[in-house]
Amino acid sequence: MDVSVKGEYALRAVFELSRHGDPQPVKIAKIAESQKIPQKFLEMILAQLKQGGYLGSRRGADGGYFLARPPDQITVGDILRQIDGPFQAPKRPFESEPTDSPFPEMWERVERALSCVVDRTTFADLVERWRQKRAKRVLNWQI
Amino acid sequence: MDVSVKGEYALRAVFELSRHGDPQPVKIAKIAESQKIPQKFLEMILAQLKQGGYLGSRRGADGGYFLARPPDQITVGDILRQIDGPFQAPKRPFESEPTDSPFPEMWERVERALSCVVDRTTFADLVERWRQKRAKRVLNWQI
DNA sequence: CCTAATCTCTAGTAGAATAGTAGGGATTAA
DNA sequence: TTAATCCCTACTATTCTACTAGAGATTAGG
Repeated sequence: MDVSVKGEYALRAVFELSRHGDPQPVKIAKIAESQKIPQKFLEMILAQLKQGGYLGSRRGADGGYFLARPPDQITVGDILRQIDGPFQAPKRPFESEPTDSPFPEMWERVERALSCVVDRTTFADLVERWRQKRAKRVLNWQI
Repeated sequence: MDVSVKGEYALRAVFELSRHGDPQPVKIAKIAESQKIPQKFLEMILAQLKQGGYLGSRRGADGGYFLARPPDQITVGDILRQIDGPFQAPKRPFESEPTDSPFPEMWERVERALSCVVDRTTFADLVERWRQKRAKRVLNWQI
């Protein structure tokens, strides 16, 4: 019941691009630095997100990555599934479960509960919450 | 975002004991067979559940394992945490998160959503659901 | 066209975790 | 006393995680 570091890196990268807003591509190196992600590792992650259709890129000087769709149309669940695969009940050697086992139903409930959070949270939401937190902090700072 | 096979084995073992009901201890070998769990592996799991206070045991001939409390006082969450450790957001090298990161809050939401299912589902619930399913199946079979 | 700055692609890898196995030792009922 | 059980320590093959290395392809600007 945990999320991989790779998954979190992916979330942070997409968050960074969402926050940025511009259609201007952002360089891997910049994302890596501002989110403290090992650059070479990040390269692989971004490639994976691109091939999932969430990001686009441009090569060469002044190249970089950018969102392939607006941030209110990318959810946390999208990204986590693209990187870590589907959330799942144990992928065990139990093909032949007794039909009246109570567990499959429970795993479904778990998945629905999880989905209610991750599939309803878009990066637009995250950016907005971040801005609000930030505004509050600055306010406190000024008093 | 997945559950280990070990975790599911633990759930099944406790389910088996809950279903059994009797205060009579059940042998590892029997649990292993009826739930299709490698016996030696199961031994380790049961020991871990015992030391968490969920099970008791008796050695020697006619020994076995039994619930240390009634099944309506053991939750799925209890067992999973005992076996797999706490559910957690990535245990990453990010001690120094910017205070206004939107992610910690999101991970809390995820955890709460998860908790709503696993910490509210007791083994008494699971047994009851299992009995109902079974009754329905038998009914259909008779028609 | 040249060059420097990018992304892209293939490979490898150290260390940890997972899912077990092996073999005997301690305890108890009959 | 003995046979059946749980208990305890150690070992291991395989997979996964979190990277690293190095060179190739592409593009903007001069």
